[in-house]
Amino acid sequence: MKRTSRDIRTANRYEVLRQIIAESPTSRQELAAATGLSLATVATLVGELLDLGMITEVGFEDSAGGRPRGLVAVNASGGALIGVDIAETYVHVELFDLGLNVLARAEEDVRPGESLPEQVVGHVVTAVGSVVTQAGIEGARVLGVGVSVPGQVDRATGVSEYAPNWDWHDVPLLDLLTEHIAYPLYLDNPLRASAVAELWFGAARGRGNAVVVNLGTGVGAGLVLGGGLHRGVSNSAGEWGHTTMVLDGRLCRCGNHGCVETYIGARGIMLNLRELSPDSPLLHAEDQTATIDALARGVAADDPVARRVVHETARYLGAGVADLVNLFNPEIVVLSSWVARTLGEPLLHEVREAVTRHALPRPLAATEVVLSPIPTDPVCLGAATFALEGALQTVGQKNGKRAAPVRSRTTTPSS
Amino acid sequence: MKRTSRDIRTANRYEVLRQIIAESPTSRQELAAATGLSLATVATLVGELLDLGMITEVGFEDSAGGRPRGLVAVNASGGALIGVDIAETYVHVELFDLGLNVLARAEEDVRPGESLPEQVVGHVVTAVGSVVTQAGIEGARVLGVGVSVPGQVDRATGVSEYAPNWDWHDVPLLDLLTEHIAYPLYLDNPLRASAVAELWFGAARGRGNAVVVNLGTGVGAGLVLGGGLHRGVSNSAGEWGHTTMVLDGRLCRCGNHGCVETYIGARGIMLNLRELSPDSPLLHAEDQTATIDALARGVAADDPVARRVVHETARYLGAGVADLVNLFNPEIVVLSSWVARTLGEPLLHEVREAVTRHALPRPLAATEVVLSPIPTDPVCLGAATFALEGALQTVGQKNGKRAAPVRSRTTTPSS
DNA sequence: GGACTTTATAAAGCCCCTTTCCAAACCCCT
DNA sequence: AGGGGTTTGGAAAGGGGCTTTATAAAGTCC
Repeated sequence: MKRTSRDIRTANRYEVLRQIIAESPTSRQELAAATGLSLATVATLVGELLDLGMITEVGFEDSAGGRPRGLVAVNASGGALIGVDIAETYVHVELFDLGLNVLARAEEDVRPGESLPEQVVGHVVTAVGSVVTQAGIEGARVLGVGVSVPGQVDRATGVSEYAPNWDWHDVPLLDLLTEHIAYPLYLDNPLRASAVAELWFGAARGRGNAVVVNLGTGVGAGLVLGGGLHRGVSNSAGEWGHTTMVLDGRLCRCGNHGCVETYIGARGIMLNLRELSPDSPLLHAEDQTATIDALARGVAADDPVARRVVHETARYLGAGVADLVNLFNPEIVVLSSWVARTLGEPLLHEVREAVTRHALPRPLAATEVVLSPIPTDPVCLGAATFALEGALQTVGQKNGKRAAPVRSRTTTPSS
Repeated sequence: MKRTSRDIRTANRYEVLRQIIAESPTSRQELAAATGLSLATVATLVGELLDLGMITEVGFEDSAGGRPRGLVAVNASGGALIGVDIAETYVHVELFDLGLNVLARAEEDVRPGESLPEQVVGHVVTAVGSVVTQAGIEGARVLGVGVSVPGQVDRATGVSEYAPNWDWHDVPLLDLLTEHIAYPLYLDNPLRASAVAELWFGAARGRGNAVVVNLGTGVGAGLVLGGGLHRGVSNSAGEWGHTTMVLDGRLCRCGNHGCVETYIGARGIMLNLRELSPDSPLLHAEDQTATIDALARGVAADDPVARRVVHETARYLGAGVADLVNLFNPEIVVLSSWVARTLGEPLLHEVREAVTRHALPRPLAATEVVLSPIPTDPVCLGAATFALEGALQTVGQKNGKRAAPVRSRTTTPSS
């Protein structure tokens, strides 16, 4: 709540490391220019990161006639981060080096019946164990594990307050995981995970205001406001999927009608298709992934039905994104998650047109709409980033409370 | 953009003064408890404000057995602030003392034809002159004038980039005003003015996250996020009125269909009434104020048509507010501006029910929906607050730039 | 009147960032 | 080969902020 000068330090530390990860190797001068900090501050922060072993000096670069610039780069082997993406049907785990390259990957299927927390935890534990052995990392080098679970999450206590897909209520997920996983754990939800991924490594890097729109089975928006993630008062900001877009429209699983999600979530898109062409060969019964894949292929092959579905979907999505643009006035809107990746450019193109039609001129002029440039699972990456942030935060902590000052007050020593 | 430790000081200064204005007189201890600052910091900030003449020491209060607490209070006569609310049909100006009590008030009508900037500026100048002479204030004590003008505003340059009602484009309003008004001027729009008013003196005081919904002829949302006003990247955040709520719904003046404003703005409410009862006696042709007043009286008299109109309006508004609750996860939603004030409790009651139906349980649980408790024109008050913020900010400024260090580089002094 | 409390201010300490100064490293020219 | 000139990087000094600790001031209670 209260701001202190330490927060400034933490933010700057993030900023510098972000920059180094983005552009490795790099010089202190470049960092100072990129961050707007003074050379001296950059030097001390770089020193800190060197001491931590997160970066290393990797040589020199010619300067314009003077002393050569020292170069620093991410010390990829300086530690490992694990990102866990828990979803309705799978648990996806990736292990990253400090350059945020994927070193190992594991996936566990979650069967429709397996809705007990213990079962899900079991999958996570197995997959985490798997990536650690795959990568041949010694445990001590794992800096932390970020865990993303759908729904509402209390990150302070590590409780999954509500997970709609399994109807979890107040499951102490982090406690359950701690029993089996010795690394530092960080819990949050996929919305915020992918937003943080964009903020650190994706299209929102360096932007103070951004909206990361997640298009998957569920729909949501990660909000980057004033340079940081906006969480709201109870860490549930960004629930955009249940915004009313068509009053008295389609029934949503949340119980309301006309929610955004029912038009542009994977199930909504399938419905768009079904309404347009009830027995289209593109439809794959209940298989969302297969249907969206088929749609993407259809668009590529110029199938008129597929094109119309994308057009229709973009009409809804564009109107929704325009609303976000008007409301937040962001620098950039990033379309993320698997539906956006699968439908790709054709969807983006149509969305841009729809946004241009709907948004007000001034906010529109300040905004660009892009696809997420992150090639891997953004939720895993984002979850791992939570772990990275956690590791960086502890740097600032007091590195050990001093022993109690044993000062005899009433008695003088022997004498 | 960049945060510095000075920002912390400014924020704390705001916080302390806010608290003093809210609760005058008060003691340093109370301030420390309320703000979470240390006694020492509070003492220095109080000292600063005393030096500025914005507050005064007003006596003592018994403590629990020790030295009595010194009490401080706003020094009402320590300065005056002027708030200017420029709207489509009027210019409203109020002069406040430092306790933010209205000392004088002036109103000028803006005729339908008078759309030239010079004409509007003329009205503002007349009204400002009027309140100053009415209050019998000497010019030197006016700390500043806040000006609110509808539409998009560049507050740094003082340009009204776009005002929809008069079709202004890039009018250098502040420059025009500076020619006739000698006091420091601050420009912004009514959305943000009323948000700041709530933040300082209204229902959002002390809240880190709040949404101020403006219900007038136009509709918008002032966003308080992380303790401060969210402006977006080009100072146009909060344009909520043109959010699509009914895809392909009513035509809006912005050119789109189904905007929130067309259902819950004053004109939209009139339309709701007309659709329900085309020749209702409540309808007053084009007079928005008269119609909304009639509606309010109708509801009070249990007129079934009026009640249904309010119910219908609340259905739209509730859905919209629920969207904001889901998206921002605020602590409080404040309904402000004249339509909200006129329809009052009956509207609020229906809105609360609608919000409860539409919002997700977790964000809903953290939020309350209230009417603005500000008794006067919140836009004038907010505009005056901009002036107050401005006056406080200059405190921190370097109190005089040093003369340029004339250091001869190439020649040594005489010798 | 002394002891204990409570308040207010002054002093010292810590954190953070920037500016300034200086040594080190390198180029180029003489 | 040896000086300038330039650039880098680090150390020191300085300025702003906040907090904790010490001290002075003002009262109450016994």
